[in-house]
Amino acid sequence: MPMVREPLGETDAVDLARMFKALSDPVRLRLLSLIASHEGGEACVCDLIGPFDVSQPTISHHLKVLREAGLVGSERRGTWVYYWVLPDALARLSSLLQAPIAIGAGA
Amino acid sequence: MPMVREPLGETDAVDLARMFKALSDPVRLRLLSLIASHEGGEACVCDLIGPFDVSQPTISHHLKVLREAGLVGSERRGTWVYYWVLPDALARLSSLLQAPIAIGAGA
DNA sequence: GGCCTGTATCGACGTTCGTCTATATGGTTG
DNA sequence: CAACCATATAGACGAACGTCGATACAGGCC
Repeated sequence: MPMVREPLGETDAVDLARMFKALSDPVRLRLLSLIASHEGGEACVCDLIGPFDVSQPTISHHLKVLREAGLVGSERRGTWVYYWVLPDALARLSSLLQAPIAIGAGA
Repeated sequence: MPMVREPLGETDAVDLARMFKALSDPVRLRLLSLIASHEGGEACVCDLIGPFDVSQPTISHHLKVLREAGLVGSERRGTWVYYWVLPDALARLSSLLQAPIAIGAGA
């Protein structure tokens, strides 16, 4: 699975780049980690606004980017909306980046 | 190390986001994987231009982005310039994304 | 129903990005 | 030195991004 084994196809690259782009902003990275580390594995949007210096619509926008990239799921429960991390997506990216250690790097 | 354990600090987030941004383009992802999977663990720029539909300066620009993000190293040897992946940087990103499986997600 | 709270969408604005062509730089070779 | 090849830099241009304030939508509560 690591990209070290064989070159990425163009289609895969486009798909993966979209996910990495979702991680390419400090606010979104912190949002993701706040969600992931939150008790119960999910967080209400109301928990996610306080820690940042940006407006509520901006947080909402970033959450949408994470959701459309397939990195988090969300659900409305009553008044509040909850977000959680989708572990398979993170695992895919993580394994892709596994370094060439002890693989032999193609030789 | 995974972001699941505790929320990312703002400084770390800025630093990591810069690296993920370097991975957020399909051309750069394919460049990185071409370099990583190339025989000997390094590739000459001349090997990296053919596979793409973009111009040589554009490839050069993307290589610069990868280098400035700390993901690859480079060296001129005679006429050619060689690039190689910096495994520690990829490993840092990889471990960050390790999913919340069996960690308990903060509870 | 009417109001209040929580969240999402809209439209705008300045900035950054990816790409190009043209050109400069570094190094080898006749 | 001059010509040539490989790579990098400079400058320009349209598209995409991050942010905001204003506003819409959804659900609970009096």
